[in-house]
Amino acid sequence: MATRVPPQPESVRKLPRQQRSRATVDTIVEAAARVLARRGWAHFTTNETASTAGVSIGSIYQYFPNKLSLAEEIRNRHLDAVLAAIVVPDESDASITLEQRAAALIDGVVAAHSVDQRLHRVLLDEVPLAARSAQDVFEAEYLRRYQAVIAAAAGRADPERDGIAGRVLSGAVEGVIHAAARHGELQSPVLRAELIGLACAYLHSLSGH
Amino acid sequence: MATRVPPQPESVRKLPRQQRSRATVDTIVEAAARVLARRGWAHFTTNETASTAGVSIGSIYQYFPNKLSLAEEIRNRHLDAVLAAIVVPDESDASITLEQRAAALIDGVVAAHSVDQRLHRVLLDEVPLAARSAQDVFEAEYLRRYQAVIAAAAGRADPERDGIAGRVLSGAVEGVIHAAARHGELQSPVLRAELIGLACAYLHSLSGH
DNA sequence: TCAAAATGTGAATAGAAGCTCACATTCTAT
DNA sequence: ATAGAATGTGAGCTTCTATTCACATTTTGA
Repeated sequence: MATRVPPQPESVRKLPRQQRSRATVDTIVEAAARVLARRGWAHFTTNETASTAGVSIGSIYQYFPNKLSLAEEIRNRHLDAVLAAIVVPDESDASITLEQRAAALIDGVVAAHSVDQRLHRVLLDEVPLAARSAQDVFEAEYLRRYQAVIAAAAGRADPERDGIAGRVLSGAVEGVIHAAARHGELQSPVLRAELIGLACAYLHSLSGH
Repeated sequence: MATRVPPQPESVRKLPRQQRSRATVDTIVEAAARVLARRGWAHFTTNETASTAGVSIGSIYQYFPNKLSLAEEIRNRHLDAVLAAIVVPDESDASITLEQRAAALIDGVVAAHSVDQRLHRVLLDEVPLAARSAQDVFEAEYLRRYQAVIAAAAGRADPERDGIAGRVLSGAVEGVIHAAARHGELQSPVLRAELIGLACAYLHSLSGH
C-alpha cells in the first residue's frame, strides 16, 4: 500500500512531517484495515486498532480527529487499489469486437471486486458515507467504461435511452458479481462466460431494435 | 401488520399469553421498525424504541432477550409482507409468452422491493445475519420463480447450465432493481421496459444456440 | 550542544446504551 | 372476593469505547 498524505482537509490534527511519523501513520492505517475487515464497522474500535498496530491509542489521535476519519482514509486507499486493478482497453480500436469489449469490461469489474473482498464489502455497505469523494471517482470510472461499451454497441446514439441502458447494464453486472462474490464464485469461468453472454445479448438487442 | 408468535426458540423469555401483552408486543415491534428505518442499525436503540412505543424499556425485555432478537422479529414480519407482495402467475399455462412471464417476474420483484424500502435496505445490509431462517425462505421463493421462467425459455433442460443461468438472471434483476431503488426510480416505466428487455434478450440467447 | 518542535504514551474521563431487578399494577380463575 | 399469574415500570448498574491530556522521548536545526 502506497504512502499517502492522509488527514482530512478540515482536520485540526497534525500532518506527519518526519519519516518516523509517516511510517506510524501507515502502520496505523494498515492495522485499522485488518481490524475493520475482521470485525466489521460495528465492532471496529480504535483501541484494538492501536494494539494491533503496536502503537499507543494517543498516536492515532495525533493524526486522525476521530474514528470515522480513520475509516475514510482506509476507504480512500482501498478504492485507489481497486481502480488500479482495472485494465482499460483501447477504446478507439475499431477492430475489437463487441464480445471482446464486453469481456474486457467484465474482467475489469471482476478484478476490482477481487481486491480484499471482505474489506470492500464492509467499506461499501457498513461504513457511513459522510464525504464520499473517493467513492464518486470510483463510480464515475465505472460509468465511463459502461457507456463506452454501449456507445460502441448501439451504432446510433440515443443519449436518453443509452443513459438508462448504461445504468441497467451496470446494475446487472454489479448484481451478478456481488451475488457471485457472496458465494465465493468470483473466479468461476462458467460464470464469466454466462455474464458475458448476458451483456452481449442485451447489447445486441439495443442495436437490433 | 399481522400478529405473529414472535420470540425465538431458545429465548428464555415469556410468551405473550393475554390479549393485552400481544398488543404490547405488536406495538413494540412496530415502533422498533420505525426507529430502525429512521436511525439505521448503528443508531437503533432499545431505549428509543421503548419511548417511541410508549412502553417501558422493561416491557421489551419481557419478550425479547436482546436487541438483535427484536431486529430479527422485525425482519421476519417484513419478509412476510414482502413475499405477500409477489403475485404468482399460472406457471403451467402454455399460452403465456416469454415476454409476459418475464414481465410478471419483474413486476413481482419490483413490488417486493416497494414494500417499505428504507426498512428493507437497513434489514438486508445493516442488521447482522445470525439465524437467517426467514431470509432463506425469501431467497428460495425468488429462485423458484426465476427457474420457472428459465425452464420455460430454454426448451431443453440443461440443469447444470440452467442453474447458473438462474443465478445470473436473478443477480442481474436484483442488481438493477437495487440500483434503481437507490435512485428512487423503482416505479419508472422506462426502467421496467429496459429491464424486461434485458431479461428477454438473455432468455432468447439461452435457447437460440 | 541544546532548545524547540515533533512524536509517542496510556491512565483517566465521559458518555452512550444494553440490560437487570425489585417493585407496582392488572388480569384470570375459582 | 382474592390469590396467584401475567404484565408493566424505570432507576440505575454495567460494560464498552471514543477521546483527552499531561507527560516522556526522539528528532531537527542552528
